[in-house]
Amino acid sequence: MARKPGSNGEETAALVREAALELFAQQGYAAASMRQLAKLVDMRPSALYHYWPTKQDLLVDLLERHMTALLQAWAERAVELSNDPIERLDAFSRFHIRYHLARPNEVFLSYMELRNLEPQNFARIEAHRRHYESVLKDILIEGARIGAMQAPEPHVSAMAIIAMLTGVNTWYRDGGRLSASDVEQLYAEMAAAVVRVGRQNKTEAA
Amino acid sequence: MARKPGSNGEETAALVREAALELFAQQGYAAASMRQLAKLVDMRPSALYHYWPTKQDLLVDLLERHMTALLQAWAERAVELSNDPIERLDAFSRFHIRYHLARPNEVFLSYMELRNLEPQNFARIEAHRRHYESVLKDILIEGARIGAMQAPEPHVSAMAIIAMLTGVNTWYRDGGRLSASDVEQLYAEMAAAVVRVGRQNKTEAA
DNA sequence: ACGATAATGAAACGAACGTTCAATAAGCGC
DNA sequence: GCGCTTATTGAACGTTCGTTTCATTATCGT
Repeated sequence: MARKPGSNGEETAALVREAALELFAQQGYAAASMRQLAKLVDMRPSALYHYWPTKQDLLVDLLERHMTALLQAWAERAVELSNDPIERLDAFSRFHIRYHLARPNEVFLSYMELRNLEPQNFARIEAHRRHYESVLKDILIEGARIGAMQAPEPHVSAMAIIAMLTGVNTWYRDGGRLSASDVEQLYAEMAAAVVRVGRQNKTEAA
Repeated sequence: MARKPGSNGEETAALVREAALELFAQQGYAAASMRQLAKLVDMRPSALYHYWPTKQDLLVDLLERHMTALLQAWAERAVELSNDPIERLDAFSRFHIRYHLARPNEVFLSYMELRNLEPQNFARIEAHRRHYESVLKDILIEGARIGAMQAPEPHVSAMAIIAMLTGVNTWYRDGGRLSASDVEQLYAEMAAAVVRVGRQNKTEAA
């Protein structure tokens, strides 16, 4: 009952995070136990509490890291772009598909386990998500403003496009007929089509 | 310790199903307990086992009923429609939005709790879902065949549209600025736009 | 009226859960 | 190589879980 040779706090924490992502995504946060997680990383359950005070703190850590990294990654991509909303939407779609396809476990957790969070933790993660949604929404608003896009309800369009893009994770599997970049291309076209000008608007026509 | 006055098997089972939908949707299947559920319907936990052999059988019952009812409802709607794929897609979108907005708990469960099912149960529910997806997919294939729609990958388009439509449940709340029929109209337009002919196809152009 | 059976309650089972804590070994600056 | 910090263990706590057993009562067909 003692410290392991060669042990290092940050490395161990990273290993546990990786295993927890996998375990929580596969079984669900509530159904997964700290004992299972400990076994996956060859530790005793009590050792986990050296890193996170509670099971929920571990979940929050995972979600917070994912959302922060997502926003950070987009911020880095966005600086390379012009102000053209069409270009920005295309870049956003491709970025979203690429980023989410590469991190299925994080995405699954972020969309499924929010209800398991205590109110204050929920609020923190939800704020990140709203921030990300507003990135797309602002692109659509600007596109509609200059007449390059048709989005009578930008918020609804943004939610619809994000749901459409995120849905790729429910069916795409590596090694299938379509490559990840095929899929990226297809979704970028569909997202653009959703707000393409020229389609009828029955609401206005009525 | 006896039978309650006025008790009737089918009525009680229906009450329990309703409460279970609510409870499972709010807390998640794994996090919800049979004791909580029993308390909600003013029964003792053991009485629940008169209706379902296990907790999982109850979940399967809920999911099976939802999927069966969904397919049945579409079948009844579909007989009223012509063979025009454009009309059928519009009807499908509106049907999907209306049906899903009216049953948020069922939808949430169906999309979130599949992983908690044992393999054989998972297979049964998943078969229903694939059937429903193929309804939309067949519409898109026919639309592409007669040149009324642009869907180079009908399966991908179908998955994208379904994800887009289903996403409405993540943000829509009764009593907001937009009515359910406003939302139905918006989503029907966006779904149509996804496969509208005339948009560029960079894959072919390259 | 009565026997069969559907429906329920009371109590308990073993197992698993999240978490705590004192003890102890390894790493590290000096 | 001493001493402080960090990482880990083993054992246990109280709670809750899904489920079972069995006695008991209400209802229904006859």
